[in-house]
Amino acid sequence: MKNGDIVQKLLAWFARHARDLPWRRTRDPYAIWVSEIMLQQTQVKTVLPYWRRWLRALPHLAALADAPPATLHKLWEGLGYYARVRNLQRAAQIIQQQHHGRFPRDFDAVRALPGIGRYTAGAICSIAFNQPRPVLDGNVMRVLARLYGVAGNPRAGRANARLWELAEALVRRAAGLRARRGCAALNQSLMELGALVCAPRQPRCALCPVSGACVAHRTGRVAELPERPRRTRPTPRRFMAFVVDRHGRVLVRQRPAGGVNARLWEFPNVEVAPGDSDARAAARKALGRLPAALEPLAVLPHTITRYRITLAAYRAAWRGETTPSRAGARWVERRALNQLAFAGAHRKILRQLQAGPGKPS
DNA sequence: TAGCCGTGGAT
DNA sequence: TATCCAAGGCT
Repeated sequence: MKNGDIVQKLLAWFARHARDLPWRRTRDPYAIWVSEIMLQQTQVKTVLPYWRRWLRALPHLAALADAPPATLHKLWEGLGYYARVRNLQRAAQIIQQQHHGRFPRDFDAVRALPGIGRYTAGAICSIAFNQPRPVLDGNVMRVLARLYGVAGNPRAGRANARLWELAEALVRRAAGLRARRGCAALNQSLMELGALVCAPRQPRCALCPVSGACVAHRTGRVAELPERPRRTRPTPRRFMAFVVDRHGRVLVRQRPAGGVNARLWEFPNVEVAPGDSDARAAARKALGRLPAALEPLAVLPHTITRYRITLAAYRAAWRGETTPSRAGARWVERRALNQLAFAGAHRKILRQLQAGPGKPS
């Protein structure tokens, strides 16, 4: 089967089976851009409510460029990879200054914006502007590695370069057809096929429109392709968090810029050694002599690196020597905690706190 | 190049 | 429970 036939099959399949997603109902590059950033390493189902809320709060590019960072963090809270939201605003400001507030259509200009790599630039240019630019995300890597029998690490080296070539050949073919918005549809069809049919495990080859052309299917290598290099194992780490309540106000701290959960808020916490079965005792020991009111509430299970409040900042805050500009620690009214952006286990602690007099975990 | 950067869902 | 993975980018 030739590439032209593959493209036709994919387009026909996509026309029938594409999910009705809200960002597919618009051609506004701003809205599509926001969806692409949110969707990086994030599932569609997770993104949906965030995207809707974002577009209501910040309906156009100028609103994003001028928004207070705290508002953006709150809108992004829980989505993860928080550098994305900061890059989003930086890019919006660059567009305001260098592109007169109009989202650029030139691929290289789009690619140059912070937070936009080769994939995202291709996605925006093809989906919003129907340009023949290839996309290669996790879905497309899987589809093309199987369809064309591409061995090797699809995320690096020669295999990756080959997959980009294949993706480009297909989208160029789509551009040559009469199909309306063929580039936009072709790229999305590859991603949609990977999401709905050509799944990582137990792919539904019986439903695949291009199984007749699929090298992996023909040679019985669907399960082996794409190759997956071993991922680096995360090192489990535990942290003990404290909810310190003084007359209805709670001690929280803003994390520094750079590193994990940069600039988001957290409850004071200390790391507990893996061998310590009694996390509270270990945390007490780590903190030294504690005020009577300081009662540990929850253990933060974490598998990420670098996640630690400085004890100096914590102790200074407790003694009332808080200098928010440096330590970032504050006493905040319980109700006002809602207005701050927390991440990870701290979000769960906050929910627990607001659910009432919950039990310590 | 490979490790960092979050979170939730699926198996 | 352990592992993988999701519309990746950056360094």
